[in-house]
Amino acid sequence: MNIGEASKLSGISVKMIRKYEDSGIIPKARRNESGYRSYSEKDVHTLKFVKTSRSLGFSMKDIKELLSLWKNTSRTSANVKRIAEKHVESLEQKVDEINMMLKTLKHLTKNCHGDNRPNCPILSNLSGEQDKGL
Amino acid sequence: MNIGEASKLSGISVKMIRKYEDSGIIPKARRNESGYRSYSEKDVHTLKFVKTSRSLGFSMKDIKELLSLWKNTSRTSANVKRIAEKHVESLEQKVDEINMMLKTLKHLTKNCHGDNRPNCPILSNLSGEQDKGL
DNA sequence: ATTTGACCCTCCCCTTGGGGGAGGGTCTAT
DNA sequence: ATAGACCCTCCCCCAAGGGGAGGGTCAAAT
Repeated sequence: MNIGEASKLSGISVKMIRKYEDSGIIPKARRNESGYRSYSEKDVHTLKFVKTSRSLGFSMKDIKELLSLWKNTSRTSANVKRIAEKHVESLEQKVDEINMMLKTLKHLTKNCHGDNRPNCPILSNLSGEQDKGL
Repeated sequence: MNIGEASKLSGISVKMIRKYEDSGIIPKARRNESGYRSYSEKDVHTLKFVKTSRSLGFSMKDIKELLSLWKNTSRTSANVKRIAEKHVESLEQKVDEINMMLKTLKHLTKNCHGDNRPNCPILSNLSGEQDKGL
């Protein structure tokens, strides 16, 4: 099949399939006589693997590694697990950061009148004034 | 003061101060005779405002707007609050997404032996096999 | 048999919020 | 006078996408 159908079946845009190939995340596709990329069901399966991995937030670098482990039947699950655990840690860190932001932001918005007067604890905080509330 | 000191005092790198100026987030700095950018305490205050806003996760686009509201004494707090509330919503959405990823990832890593055998529920999931567990 | 529209190709630019470094000018302290 | 620390502009890079130009190919309808 051509790249368009592979795109529909995998859920990865045509643009990104080509970019993944360029950047070495997936192997170079076979070409037909007129230079069109040609994909098999197996290729689509690989693309779906990438798609699912992206949806779990893995970086392309991680996905490259996961793909090579997937294709390598003499892999060890320890290596796979290590990648996933590192990713879990970085996601947890990200959640913590965002939650700290949210805590501050919610406090500030709660105390902002939101009316047509200029006084605003949000701006006060951003401009470095210490919050006396709470 | 020169850009280096403004950078130290504000916590924003020299590179980024120049970039913020180029992209119109902050006004063009005055220049001295030899073309060096020159900053006042007030300019540093503005840079600190940007720094604090970034640390709360606001986009540069939002910060540009917040800055103009800050400088505008006839602003309404409603306008400020609107920006902050939108930001809160988008952060909450981001947290939700990450938490969904984490739920799946933790379930998978918990069930991965992490030994020297190749069998691995993480790879099985990524390759599209349905998880029978849970 | 030709035309039209849907594909496909490569190549380049843009995004966000940073960073590195080259090549060259300026300032200050020794 | 010279070294070292600054400063300037300009260009390139990252992730993980996207848009679009300019041109080739294929298939179906006329």
